[in-house]
Amino acid sequence: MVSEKNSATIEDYLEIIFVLQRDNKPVIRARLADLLRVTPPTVTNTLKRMARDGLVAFDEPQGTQLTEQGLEMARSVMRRHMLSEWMLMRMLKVPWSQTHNEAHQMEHAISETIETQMRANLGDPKTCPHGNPLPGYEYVAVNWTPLRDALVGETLIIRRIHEIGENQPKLLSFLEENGMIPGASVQITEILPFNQTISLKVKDRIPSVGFSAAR
Amino acid sequence: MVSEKNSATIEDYLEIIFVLQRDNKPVIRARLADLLRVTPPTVTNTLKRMARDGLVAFDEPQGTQLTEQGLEMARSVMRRHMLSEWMLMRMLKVPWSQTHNEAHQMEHAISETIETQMRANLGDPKTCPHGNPLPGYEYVAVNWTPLRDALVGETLIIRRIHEIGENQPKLLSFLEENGMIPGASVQITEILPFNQTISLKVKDRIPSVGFSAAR
DNA sequence: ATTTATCATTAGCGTGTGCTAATAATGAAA
DNA sequence: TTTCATTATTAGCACACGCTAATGATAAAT
Repeated sequence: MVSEKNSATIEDYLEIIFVLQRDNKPVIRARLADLLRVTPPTVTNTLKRMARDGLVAFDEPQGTQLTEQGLEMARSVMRRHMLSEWMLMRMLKVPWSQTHNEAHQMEHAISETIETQMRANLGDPKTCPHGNPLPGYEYVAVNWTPLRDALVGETLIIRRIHEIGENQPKLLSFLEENGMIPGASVQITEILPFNQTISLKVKDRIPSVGFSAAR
Repeated sequence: MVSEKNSATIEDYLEIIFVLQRDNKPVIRARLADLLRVTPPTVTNTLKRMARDGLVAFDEPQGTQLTEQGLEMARSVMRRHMLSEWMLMRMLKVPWSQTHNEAHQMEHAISETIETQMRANLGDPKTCPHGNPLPGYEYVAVNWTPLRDALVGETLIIRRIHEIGENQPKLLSFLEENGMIPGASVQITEILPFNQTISLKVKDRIPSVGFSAAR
């Protein structure tokens, strides 16, 4: 509860590491560099500062991990991010495919007070508009399976577009245009392993990104 | 329309200089330092960068002034600030006295898209919740007179709490508690020049800050 | 006329955040 | 085994933005 107010930069790192850690993926610096659109030395550097400030630890059994304090702060950013997305969509009618990017800017400017008000006025959502669970509600996602595991002919309901996919505006626009948003029901029509595509429903095709859908 | 994306720091400078300039007040560095809660050398420094980037000019007849480009950008920040205030108040039910501070953080994270959506969903307001005019609507304030000029016995309507007063959270809370917000009708009961106070209405007293009210 | 207050600037420094270039280590592929 | 791809680090640099201490300059007060 010291709440030292992190910079936007640090909050971005916290978010990404949080997601990797939540999904049991290793925290590779080169990966962070990609996702943050920054060079590897910058990552090394910034992580050093974060370690100094007690947000991450390098010597954990699973490699680089958030400390308890880092986790706490990461959860806070995630919540603010996701609540901002809902606010933008519901209150300001910002198109679904743009909320992520816009919220990514706003999340750093949301105070405790606003977070509380958002939660109250948005009905305490358990997932973001892309279907990803708010911190503390990860359990809602346990039975979801990645689309990659689906079989031809199966009918399923899209549950989420993973955070990592959210970073691709083109992908999001594509999904929005084709109605492939959480809650939509789709049927697998074809799977082409050689060019990594799955075709589904009427006319839509999607890249085999690692995003998830429920059976 | 190059829109080079200014930092939060620069946007803060733009805002303050804009208000001073709009009110025909001289742009004194020491004043900026006060309002920005920063030391004078820092102001000198930052203004130099702003001049380098074509946002301000020092050699104008009235001293330091915004350039056309600086003005453009300042208007943009002001709009985003004021629209954010309305959004916080109306959509998220943030108390009136807190909107300014919160919006001051958010304004830097509002894109063109969001600004458009805000304007549309908030009914294109001409003033902020504190009564200050949005850029382009300055004319609505021309007939307002500062409370300081009021006479005992007069009944008037509070029109605005000036931007400079908005920086004092204590003052805003005080005003809110006593119902002294724009639109409220008050009667001057007493003016005490020696201790700079004006008493009005039933039981309320206010400091003689330079804020304005209508006749 | 000298002191005092106000304002602006310079010099010098530190931190955060980014970069490139060079180096090293490791595991996979040839 | 040698080569290549991937990953991490170090060294050295730059810019934005903040600070203190010291110096001037001007206007007001004594």
